[in-house]
Amino acid sequence: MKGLDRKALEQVAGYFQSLAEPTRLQLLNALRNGEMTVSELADHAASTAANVSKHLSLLAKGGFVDRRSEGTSVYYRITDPDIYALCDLVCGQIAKRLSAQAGAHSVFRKAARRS
Amino acid sequence: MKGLDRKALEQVAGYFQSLAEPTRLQLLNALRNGEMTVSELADHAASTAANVSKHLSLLAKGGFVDRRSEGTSVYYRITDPDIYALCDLVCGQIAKRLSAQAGAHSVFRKAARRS
DNA sequence: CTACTATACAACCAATTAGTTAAATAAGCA
DNA sequence: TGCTTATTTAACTAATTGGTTGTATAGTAG
Repeated sequence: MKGLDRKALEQVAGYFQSLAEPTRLQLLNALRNGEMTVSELADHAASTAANVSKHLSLLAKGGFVDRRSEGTSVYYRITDPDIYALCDLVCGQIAKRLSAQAGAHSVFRKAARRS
Repeated sequence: MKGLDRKALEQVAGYFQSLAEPTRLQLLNALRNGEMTVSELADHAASTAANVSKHLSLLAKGGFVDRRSEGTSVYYRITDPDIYALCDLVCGQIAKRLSAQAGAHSVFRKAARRS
């Protein structure tokens, strides 16, 4: 990341921005096991279809997910499973901090270990 | 990241949010080689001291940087160099995408490789 | 055809935020 | 004691954004 100019930094920042929203993380998380429809994802995230659709559009534009239409439904799936490595790395970082503060909060460590 | 509840997801999202800003990435990047004062960082990022100070406060509150006062100056330094692994992982992801699209944009690949 | 369902999209609102400006605080020096 | 420099903070503005609501599009069933 050393020799990155402003334009490149904005690209990296934009990447992080896409992941900087709990509902979107929840959607990506739900897609770990395979593709799901918008409705299913809305149920899973306890949100509305419109809201989920908007988040999915954003994730699609960012290249995180792909779409597939079937009948009236649209199935979304993860483009590249490697993003999970990123999320798990962050979980590990947070776990490290929380461990340093207290001994508790094992959720993150487990999530990070699960890789 | 599988078993994370809403609260945990918000924590992860907040972590990403701290990194979702080009100026902050630039500051973290500038601190790779060691501690720097606010003025030095402001020069380096081509920004004002007030703005940089605000970003640094945010990064400090997020646990990304530590402060040290000396005279009238305040030196900031990276708390845990492991964040760079994260940034470089993202660079790698972006490079992968750009490579898939075209053969160019070697900046990210180099940054990712530098690790 | 109508009716229903799934998805997307536009318009809107409330909340957040990056950057600026000015004022406040604090340390060093004449 | 002032005077200067370094940093922080408050107030403000402009822009962005997550969520809602209503509407549009499209596929399916009757």
